[in-house]
Parts: sequence; C-alpha cells; structure tokens
Amino acid sequence: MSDDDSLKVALTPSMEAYILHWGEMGPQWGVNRTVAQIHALLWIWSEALDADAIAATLGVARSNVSNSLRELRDWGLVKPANALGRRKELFTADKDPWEVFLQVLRERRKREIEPTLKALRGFVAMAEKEKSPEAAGAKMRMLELSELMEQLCAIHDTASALPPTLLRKALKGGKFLSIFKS
Amino acid sequence: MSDDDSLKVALTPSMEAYILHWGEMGPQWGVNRTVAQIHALLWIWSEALDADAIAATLGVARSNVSNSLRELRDWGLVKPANALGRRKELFTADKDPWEVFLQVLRERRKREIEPTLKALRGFVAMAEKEKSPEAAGAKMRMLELSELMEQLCAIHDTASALPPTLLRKALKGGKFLSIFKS
DNA sequence: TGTATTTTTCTGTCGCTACTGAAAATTCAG
DNA sequence: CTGAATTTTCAGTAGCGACAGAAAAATACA
Repeated sequence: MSDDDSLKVALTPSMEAYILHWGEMGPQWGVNRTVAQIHALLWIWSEALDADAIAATLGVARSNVSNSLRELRDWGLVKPANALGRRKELFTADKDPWEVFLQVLRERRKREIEPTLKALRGFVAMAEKEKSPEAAGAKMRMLELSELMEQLCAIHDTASALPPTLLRKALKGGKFLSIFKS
Repeated sequence: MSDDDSLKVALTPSMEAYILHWGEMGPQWGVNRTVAQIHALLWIWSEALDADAIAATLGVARSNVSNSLRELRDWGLVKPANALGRRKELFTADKDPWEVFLQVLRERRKREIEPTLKALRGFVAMAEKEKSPEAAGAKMRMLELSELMEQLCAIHDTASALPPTLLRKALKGGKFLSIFKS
C-alpha cells in the first residue's frame, strides 16, 4: 500500500465523514465505493488533485485510482485540469450540485433509459404476433411503460433545454407548483 | 434445481425477453437480478402467482424466491393476494407503471435521500467548527447540496400530494412546460 | 393433537467484481 | 535519443453477495 503520507491531503473531520458516507451510497446507485469516494473527494476539495494524492488520501492503490478516474471521466463528472509546468496530471470535479445532478441524469438516460426504451419497443413488436390471451395484457403494459419513459424523457428535454440558472430559479421559487393547479 | 415444469407458467417470447432485460437492469439500480426478474414476472403476468410457480418459471431456488419476495414487499412493489380456498400464498405486483415508478421514488427517498440529508446536516454542523481555509468552501458546498435535496423533496411532496390521475394528466399533456416560461 | 403442506431461516458454495501490485506503455526532460 | 517520471494495462487475489439445498419453523387441516 506504500501510503506515502507526504502526498496525502489534510482532510477535516467533516470532509472525511462526507467522503465515507458518499462511498457507502455509491453501490446503491450502481457505482462502486472507490469511484464514489474519489468523486466525493474531488468535489469537496477546493483545489485539483493528482492521482497519487488521491490514492494516498483515500488509502487505495494507484491503479485503482487510475481506473476509477476513467470511469468518472466517462460519466462526465471529472475532468483533467491542465497542470501549468506541472508534471503530474491534475483532476477536478464540477462543484455545482445542480450541475452534478443534471449530468448524472443525462448520463443515466443515455446509458439506461434510452436503450431500455428501444428494447421495450422491440418487445411490443414481438408481442403483436403473440396471440395468447396473456400476451394482450402484457403488450399493453409494456406499451404503457414505454409511454411513461417517453414522458419522462420529454420533461427532461424541456428542462435541459433551458439556461441552467433559469431552471434552478424555477425550481427554487416553488413555481413548479403551478403546473398542478388546473 | 428440481425444476418441476408442471408449475412453470407459459411465458411468451416477448415476456421472456422483457424479464431478462429487466433482470439485467436491476443491478444498475441497486437490486439484484433475481429480485428484478421476479418483479418483472409478476408485473407482466396478468394473474397472481405462488412462490413455487415463480421459482419454476425463472429456474431459481425456492428459497431465493422467498427472500426476494420479502425484499419486494419491503419495497412495496409486491403484495400477497389472498388465495381463496387455496393453500399456497399468491403474489401480485401493481400493474400501473406510474404507480410503480412513484413507489420506487418514495422508497428511495425514504431509504437514501432522507438519511443522507440528515447526515449532511450533521457534516455541515461539524464543519462550522473547522477553521481551516479549505473547510469553508467544503461547508458551503455541503450546504448547497442539502438545499438541492430539500428542493427535490419539496417537488416530490407537491407531486405526491395530488390525486394520481391529476398528476399523470399534468405530465402527459405537456403542461409542465409552463413552469419554465417566465 | 398429530400430520402434511408450505414458508422461512440457515449454512455452505460459487461466481463476480473490486482491488492490489507488478509489468508494460506512454510521456516528458535534457 | 536516452533515461526518468508517470500513467495505464494486466494478471492474480480476496472479499462479498447471490444463490442452492437442507434443516427448521410455521401454518393449515383432520
């Protein structure tokens, strides 16, 4: 583990608690502990960090950090911060919670919702040819489910077409209440 | 495995495809394959099923079904259907996709969002006492994050206070567009 | 109350993923 | 171009969760 303490970053107790908590939440949302912890660290820590510092601070293998950082980059949650005159590459995470949230939404939609929707349409097509009495109800339900997903996508499209500040104000101010009043 | 085929339910190809797909999505959302498959089966199949039929149809151990059903009941996604003059207990899943979606939302909020929010408030309190320059930014971010979560909860509260039909119509009709126009 | 049926709990196994440490590849300085 | 610094890939390990099958408990019936 060769923890090279000299590279470790001095976490305050609250930071450490936050990182640990985040690390435990990760698996429940489909990312592993290390990935979640690294994101938590880069999010909570004001300056950009290099991979060795991350490894030392979290007490995980350097190679683990390398792989996890790639995953985080694939999620669009971490980006390399160019290191002026610095040999090692630095990384940062977007600090704005809303931005992070929306990015996760975008990515999950792309990875899970869209493919599932596509598959679902295929299943409905298959079900067209199935003449058993059971098949009818199943087809209907799958159709309803795909419609639900389409509606959610439509909402997401609308919301993400707006300038972010506007979106945030609309949600903060409780203006969204008005949709339901009619 | 003693697959007792006589209990197996006759899935159509589209049903089978759906169940398999759902089983693969499960792990990405924090439920294991069997749990996801059982829910898919009970959702797609019009009639209630007993545990043995489920085990035979999916080709998994009876005990596995027992445990998975409990988990699904904890999630509020499956309920026992009382079996008139029937020895074995039967189970069904709510068929309405919207209802399922909202139930998952409720449950995840209770299990993950609320506790995290609570923890987060604790971390912010801890951070109050930390006088390092790094701590200030971290505290602010944690506060912002907790505010984001509160806002999402508020939206959820509002939406779930409505009669379900009304909610659905509001979202279907694209009325939600209006929030953002101002 | 005893017996048959069904469900749950328990224990051990297997498989998969996360993770480490080492080796290979890449990047950069001189 | 050469060698040091750094990052990525690779192969092996370990730990954990999912799962099967057996044993125990609960439930229904007579």
